Amino acid sequence: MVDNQSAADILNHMVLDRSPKLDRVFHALAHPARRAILRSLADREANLSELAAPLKMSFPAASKHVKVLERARLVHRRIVGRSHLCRVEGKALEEASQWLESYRRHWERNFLRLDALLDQMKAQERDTPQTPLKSEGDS
Amino acid sequence: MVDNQSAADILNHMVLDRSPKLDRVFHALAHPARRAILRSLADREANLSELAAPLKMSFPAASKHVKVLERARLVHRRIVGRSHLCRVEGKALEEASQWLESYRRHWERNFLRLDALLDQMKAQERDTPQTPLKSEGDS
DNA sequence: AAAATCTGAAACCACATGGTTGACAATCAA
DNA sequence: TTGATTGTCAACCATGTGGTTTCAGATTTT
Repeated sequence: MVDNQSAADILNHMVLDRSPKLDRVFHALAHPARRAILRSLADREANLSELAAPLKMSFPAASKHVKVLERARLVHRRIVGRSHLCRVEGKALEEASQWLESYRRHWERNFLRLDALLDQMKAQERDTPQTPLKSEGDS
Repeated sequence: MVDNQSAADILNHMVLDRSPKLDRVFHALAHPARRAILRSLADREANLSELAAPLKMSFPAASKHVKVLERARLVHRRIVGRSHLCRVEGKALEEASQWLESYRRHWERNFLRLDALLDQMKAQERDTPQTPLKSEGDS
């Protein structure tokens, strides 16, 4: 059941941090028009016309942006009559937020640790100035 | 000083939620290879070769990905000798995380409010099924 | 029934993105 | 000096993205 190809796929998957879900969410958030749409939907449902109106682009363009948000599961569409009502879907956003927050916290801990380490190294250098401590002259 | 063009630009800016910084950060996070690079840099500094090694792509391709992370201010590069040492830069990440978290919290509050509202509507609809309620609060 | 409205789909275009290869510069090690 | 390591740059290519216009379908309104 596990041939070479799929084994390579698994490795690739692991090392490459593949997550099509995160791909789609972050890509969706990377465009100002789509963030504007999310902002429009922050408080109330809205149909496509209402969403497209403030955007300075054609209707089909705005519609495509909404589709991108839908693919990322950031927006859900409910068709009632000829009106397509959109609302925010929180789950995907929460996952992206968790990914970001976990990394941020990890790096924050590291920064604290590194700062302490650097302080320690500087203090030690004042005592025994032997090794020139190469990381001093960065930007 | 404020002609029509720049006034339109300002409006566009406001309604479109423009933030090239967020554009760059989210776009940088939207590719699995770049998230993998960030993961490699989670604990230690690394030079480009070390970053490129686990990625299944050519060296220049990996180098481009690092450049994207640099443009987004997610990674900082320090050149020592022929080695380009990269480390994570926390500030841009923190801003993106704050943006996401603020929206997530806002929507979370709204979901609670909406859930209550929907329950209320369902109960009311069982009593008097009249209008399907298109959008009560139109701007 | 007829007209207006809301939306989707398709065709098209300009440009960005993600990948390759090959040549080249700089640095370190022998 | 020779050679290996590290990384950049330019050219090129395939595909994706973001925008337009045009046409057609479904739905509401008159």
